[in-house]
Order: sequence, then C-alpha cells, then structure tokens
Amino acid sequence: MKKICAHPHPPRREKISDLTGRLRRESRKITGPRAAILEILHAHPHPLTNREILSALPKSSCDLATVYRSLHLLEKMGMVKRYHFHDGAARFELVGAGDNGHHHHLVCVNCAGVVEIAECFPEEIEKKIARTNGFKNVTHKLEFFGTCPKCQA
Amino acid sequence: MKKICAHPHPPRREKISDLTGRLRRESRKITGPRAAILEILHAHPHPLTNREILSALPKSSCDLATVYRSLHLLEKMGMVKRYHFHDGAARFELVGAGDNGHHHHLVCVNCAGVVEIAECFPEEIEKKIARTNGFKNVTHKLEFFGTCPKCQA
DNA sequence: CGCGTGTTGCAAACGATTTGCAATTAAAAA
DNA sequence: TTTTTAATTGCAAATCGTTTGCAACACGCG
Ligand SMILES: [Mn+2]
Ligand SMILES: [Mn+2]
Ligand SMILES: [Zn+2]
Ligand SMILES: [Zn+2]
Repeated sequence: MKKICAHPHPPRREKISDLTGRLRRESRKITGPRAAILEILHAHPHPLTNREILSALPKSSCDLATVYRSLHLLEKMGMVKRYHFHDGAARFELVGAGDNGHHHHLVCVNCAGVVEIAECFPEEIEKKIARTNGFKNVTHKLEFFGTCPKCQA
Repeated sequence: MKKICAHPHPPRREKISDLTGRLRRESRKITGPRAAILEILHAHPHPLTNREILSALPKSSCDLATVYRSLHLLEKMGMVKRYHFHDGAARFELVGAGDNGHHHHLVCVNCAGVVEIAECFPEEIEKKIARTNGFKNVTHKLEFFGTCPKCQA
C-alpha cells in the first residue's frame, strides 16, 4: 500500500554525485551537457522549460536537441517530472531523493511566478472515483492558477 | 459568493438554436462551418481536438484553420471550455446551459477513453491554498489518468 | 438586390519537439 | 595506456499543433 501523495515539500535535495551515480548505474554516460543540466535542475526549485534550461547553462554548453534528449532520459529514469502550465512548453523539475516527485504548483497567471504546493487531491475521493468507474492505477495532474500578491494592482 | 465547482454533470444539453442565438446576439454570423461545428460539439459528450472536430464534420465542410478560429471564438464567448490531456493537442467541450463548465475527466492511458467526473478539488482546501500564499482568484486544472476496465488485460 | 463587416480558404509562418546521420567521446576491454 | 564499442552529440531537416496575412467571399440588414 504505497502512499501516492506523500510530499513533505520541499524535498531534501539530492547530492549531484547521487544523480550522476544513478546515471552511471544504468550505463549512461556522464557527459558535459548532462552534468551541466543536472547542475541547473539542482539549483532551481521550480519547473523549467527546455529553453530555460538551455539559457541557464554555461554559454553554449550544448545544443537544444541535447537538452530535450537529456530530459527525456531523466524522465524515463524517474529523475525528473514533467509539468504543463498554461503556455505550450513542457517544464521539468528534479525529483527529490526518496520522494516520488508527485506534487502540485500554484502559478500566477500574470507574472508566471510559481509556488510549490504541499496539498494534494484527497486520496479517498480519488479511490472512490477509481472504484466507481472501474479504473486501476488512477493518478492525477493538478495545478492551481491565480494572481500572486505582487500582481494584484 | 459564486460557487466554483457546482457541476451536476452531465449538464443538460442546450438546444442548437440557443447556441446560434447566442452567436447572433453578439453579432457574429451563423455560417455553415460554425453551425456544423456546433452540431458536432453538441453531439459529442467529451472533449474533442480541432482535428477530431474537422474529421467529424460533413466532408470538407471547412478548413482546419476555420475550426481553430471557431473554437477560439466559442471559447472567448464562454461557450466551450479547453482541456489538455496527455497528448499535445487542445480539446474542447461545449459548456452546458447555466453550467459554468468547470469539471474534470478520467482518461484511460491506454485507449484514451474519457469519463466525465463530478468530483472537484475541495473548495476549502483551495481557499486555504489561496489565503496561505496571498493569491486571488485561484482556480485549478485537474484531470485523472488510469487504466479503464476494458484495458485491464 | 446591394452594401459593409465579419468570415473563410489557402498557404506560409511559427514555436515546440523530434529525428536521421555522421562525427565525437565516455567508459569498458585489452 | 591504447583499443574497442556503444552511447551521445551537433546540426539540419522534419513533424506537429497552432496561428496568421490576405484576397475572395457571404451573412444579415436595410
Ligand atoms: Mn515543484
Ligand atoms: Mn467533460
Ligand atoms: Zn496530487
Ligand atoms: Zn474542479
């Protein structure tokens, strides 16, 4: 009976060495681009787009295609989670050690500022929804939107 | 004090004439493409992509660009709501009469089948999240994903 | 019927993401 | 350390969903 929504956010950050170790263990190479991308993700507390990651990288560390490919890999390995806010671009956030990464955000519709949210959709209700409809392995995507304090003119 | 999440789903369907009337009232023209698109939306109980709407339309009723433009218009007029499931494409569903349209879905990750969900994120928790972070006008996007009965091999 | 504005089709433009391929390189093997 | 091998990268082209410019067109009203 694993808990789906246990997120004592913010998750304790994993050491970079643990991250690279994880890669090495799955016989993936620790390349310059990957190390740099992990640094960026590790340094940022909120979901970043591929382009934002590229910009944050030391000047021309790698190609945008490499950022995309790296994040696919990290996602497949469960080291990052993918999020979608209101714009078209996917965003990625490092999954904390131990944490399964499931959590939600509150996004300002004006300035796009992000707040990490600890609350989750109530487990009992989700179970009821699954049971009622005969679905298995039900999860959810949930994001909040509103106007942040600064943007309330 | 307007209720955000009052959805006695499924909403009573509006008559097509009411829909076109709404358009006429805002001095928009009832064109062939628009009438056809409204028919399709009216006939379908779940969110459809622009391309799905086009395909469902009587052969070459209109151009894909027109479908996009029509749905933008309908969205701006509050007659359809936009949803995002796991694929890249936006989906649209007609908003029922009276209903503000806010509701959620349970989507099969295997066959993409959709179930309309009446449950919503608890209002009190959302209010707490808004208050705690000083945000105003907080809403949410919430979709459930799982394996439907048919797809449980 | 005839006008004026909203609409449409079509093709080109776009932004995000993916992919083919040849050149490169980290890491395992020798 | 050198060799070997498979993973990775850069670059450009391709894809996909969506938007837009523009000239031709057609509702809705008089
Ligand atoms: Mn987060
Ligand atoms: Mn629905
Ligand atoms: Zn949750
Ligand atoms: Zn809701």
